[in-house]
Amino acid sequence: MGSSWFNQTPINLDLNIGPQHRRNPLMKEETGSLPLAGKTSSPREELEAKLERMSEENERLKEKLASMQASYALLQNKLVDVMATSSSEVAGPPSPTKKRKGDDSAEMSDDSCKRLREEARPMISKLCVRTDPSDPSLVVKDGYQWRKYGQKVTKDNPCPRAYFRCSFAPACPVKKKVQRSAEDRSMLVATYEGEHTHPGSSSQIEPPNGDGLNLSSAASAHPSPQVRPSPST
DNA sequence: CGAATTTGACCTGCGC
DNA sequence: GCGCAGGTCAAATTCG
Ligand SMILES: [Zn+2]
Repeated sequence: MGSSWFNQTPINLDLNIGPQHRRNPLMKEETGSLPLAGKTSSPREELEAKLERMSEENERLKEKLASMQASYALLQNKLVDVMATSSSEVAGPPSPTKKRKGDDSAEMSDDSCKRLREEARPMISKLCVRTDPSDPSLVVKDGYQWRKYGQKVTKDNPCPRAYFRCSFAPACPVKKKVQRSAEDRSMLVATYEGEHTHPGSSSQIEPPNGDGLNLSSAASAHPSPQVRPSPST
């Protein structure tokens, strides 16, 4: 079994939060275009710079989270699949559904994904991400590069559905459908299908950090060229 | 200049 | 057999 998606590098985000006294020289300064008061080191600029860093970090954090969600969903699906394969005859207990509401997003994964597997085989994974920003239906950066190849409007949802394909590798059977929630405009339902054949997701690699701390990117290229023979009969 | 996005046309499976 | 709904393609256009 391919276990490449498991050896993902640990969470090594260099967050800007907290007391960051040192500023990375790679931060671009836009002070040159701010001819306001003659003050050179006005607190406002500092705040703006900090806010910019925050925004950047937020961006990275967001895509990181999306990537982790994707990985988690994939893992969950695999687990369910292997479980179903192992014990085909599931006892089907009443399954005490403990409903805990009022939580963050991505809470329904452990619940809906299983149901999804039982109900719909072809779909590999489905995850919902909360996206409030002005994203009509753009390329969600979840760690892979997607190229939109279609957009249709379904009669179920007034919002159009976008079709994406992975363009990271020349041949990647992975497809993705993105559609907003029917009622909640801030919910994006992404349906992933297929599995990536190229190693790594560019979202985990961090930009060149000044300090040469850990440069051993451990290029454990798991080729895993063998296509999975789709054990499911 | 190349690649990605947009957008209408075209194809296909399914229900009636 | 026809119509509908969803999915894909491909040319034109835009972005970098
Ligand atoms: Zn891919």
